[in-house]
Amino acid sequence: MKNSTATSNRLFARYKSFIATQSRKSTTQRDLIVTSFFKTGGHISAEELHGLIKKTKKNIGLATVYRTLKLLTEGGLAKEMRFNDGITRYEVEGPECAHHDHMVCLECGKVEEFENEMIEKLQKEVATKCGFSISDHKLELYGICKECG
Amino acid sequence: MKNSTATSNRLFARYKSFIATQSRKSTTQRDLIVTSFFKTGGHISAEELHGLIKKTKKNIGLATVYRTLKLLTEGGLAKEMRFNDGITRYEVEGPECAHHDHMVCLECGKVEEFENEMIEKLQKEVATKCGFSISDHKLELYGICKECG
DNA sequence: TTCGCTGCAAACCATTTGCACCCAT
DNA sequence: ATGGGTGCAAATGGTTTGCAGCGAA
Repeated sequence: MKNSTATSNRLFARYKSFIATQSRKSTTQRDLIVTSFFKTGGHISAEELHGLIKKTKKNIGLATVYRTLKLLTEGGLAKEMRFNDGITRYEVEGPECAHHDHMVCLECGKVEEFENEMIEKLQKEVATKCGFSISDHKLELYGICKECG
Repeated sequence: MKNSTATSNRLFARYKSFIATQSRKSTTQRDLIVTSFFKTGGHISAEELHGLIKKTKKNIGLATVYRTLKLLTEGGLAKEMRFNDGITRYEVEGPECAHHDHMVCLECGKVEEFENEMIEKLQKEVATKCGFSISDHKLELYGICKECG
């Protein structure tokens, strides 16, 4: 997910249209949380996002951050990602975002994205062979990134 | 992980030798938990295992099950697996167990294992291209299994 | 006789929820 | 003026830990 202003704006517009169709409301807090989230580009936990936001505006409840991220998830604009540390992180998601997998650096915690069509194809083959119909998948590589190596 | 008596016995021997090298102790509870775990073949949560064991012997604490599974994990005889439901499951692990990935049925919750060398090879290629050195990976396919389809 | 192990209950910690008030619509 | 949204604090639920007693070495 690129962290460009243009992309953020497009996503923000989608968020606005999503809450409109659901007769839900746009509020100062919600808009701020959503904007901040899109600006970070994702791969962030609720608590981290909450921390970022509190720097500029006090009095935003952690619960509201959770509720907003859940709202975005329902609207297909965010996606929960869980690695093995018990913390839920959220990534920016949208129709213009291609599917991708993750490389997680065990040293600095950075999450890089990648995509590989061949792997996806092989996954489908394996599943088909077992009579299993795939609706989703998750592929994560853990190791040391270029900077930390 | 095949659920054969021979395999269970071999694993149990490894467990015994592991605790010996650590000056830790073999106890009635521990042995029972370990035996039961190996017999199930894994893919089970601490609570599920605790439930199974309480059928035959009362008074086994859930905490002890957690502690024992952690012990096995330290000894390389079990491995924690976390899907997206917030529950930690454990699979049987050992030097004689080949690496494998998982297919999780979203209907019945069953976990099937598979392995595919070509996918592993492609993963290494992708990582190398990014200057990332892999130490571990996780691949999970979610969908509907043959029986549920 | 050590010292690790156990059961229990309390503590943890990320996340969710109940509630009374607030504020878009 | 509705009824959804908010902050706060309390609840939840899987997992961990402190502790006094137990039992393997």
